[in-house]
Amino acid sequence: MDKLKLDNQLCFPLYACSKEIIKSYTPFLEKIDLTYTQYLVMLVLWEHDEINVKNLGKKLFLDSGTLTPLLKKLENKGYILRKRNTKDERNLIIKITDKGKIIKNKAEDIPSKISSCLSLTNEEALTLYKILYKLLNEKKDE
Amino acid sequence: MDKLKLDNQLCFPLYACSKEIIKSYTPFLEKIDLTYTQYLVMLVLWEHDEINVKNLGKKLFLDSGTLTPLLKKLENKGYILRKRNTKDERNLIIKITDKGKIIKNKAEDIPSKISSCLSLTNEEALTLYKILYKLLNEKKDE
DNA sequence: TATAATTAAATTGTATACAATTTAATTATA
DNA sequence: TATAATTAAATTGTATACAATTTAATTATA
Repeated sequence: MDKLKLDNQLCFPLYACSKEIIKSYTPFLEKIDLTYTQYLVMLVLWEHDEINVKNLGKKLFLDSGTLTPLLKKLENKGYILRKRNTKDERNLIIKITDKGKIIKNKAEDIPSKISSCLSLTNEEALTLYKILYKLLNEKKDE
Repeated sequence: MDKLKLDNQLCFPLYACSKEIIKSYTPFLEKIDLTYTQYLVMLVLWEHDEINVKNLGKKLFLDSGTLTPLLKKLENKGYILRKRNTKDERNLIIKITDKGKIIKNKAEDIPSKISSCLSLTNEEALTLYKILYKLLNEKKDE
């Protein structure tokens, strides 16, 4: 078997699938003025209200090089506040605003709209989920 | 169940997994002076020798906005040639060079090195593969 | 306690990624 | 056959994504 055939790669469909599904979020996310990565940040803040950049990056597998400019954009949109931790000025605390909380309502139906576009059975979705997290957890502490 | 919890998303682990695995290619791809996306283009050319930009984009789920500058870089490295189809000047033909063929040898062992870093059983890898292609084939003709 | 080591963000530079538009070539049609 | 419609790349503009470095703050140690 030719290991270098495109069809024999596992990473390629992962990469392509990820991009294609993210693209399908765009029409829904446009309505609340978010990109997909910005939406991921908001998902975290809808759960936690506040978090520092380091822990946000750990959760989302993103570094400060990506997050710093993105968080400034979210601040400009009025969805978050950025302020230094007074106890330790190295830490930047990201806090959701009321405006950021309000768009949560408009986002509620996004997951079901996306999954209804995908023709996976519940079982397939769960299997996929489990395998992906198995992979992710390996990478977690690198 | 809170549909907006990060842990309840399916796209997020797909996105994060894709990025993390792509990152693990970097040390191997550096040795043959390729990025991951450039490697994907080379995978196609190692199979086909030549292809136009449109069909390359179809295979890789990439558009000319991404491919045009990337292909110019591969041309500068000497791995490919870019020339217009004389029959239809709208088409740009991408052709692999001898230099591009030579690095195939050095790339042969990349897939096995990557998969040995991932702790998936053969069965899990196959299951993942099948589900991802099921998803991808839906997106294929949009 | 002064200095070294560590830590957290920010910055710099490079490489995608894609929507929308433009340009140039080809094909379809009045 | 002249013009409209279509097609394929290229271009423009915006938004990540990340490696490597820098800056500023804190902690560890001689």
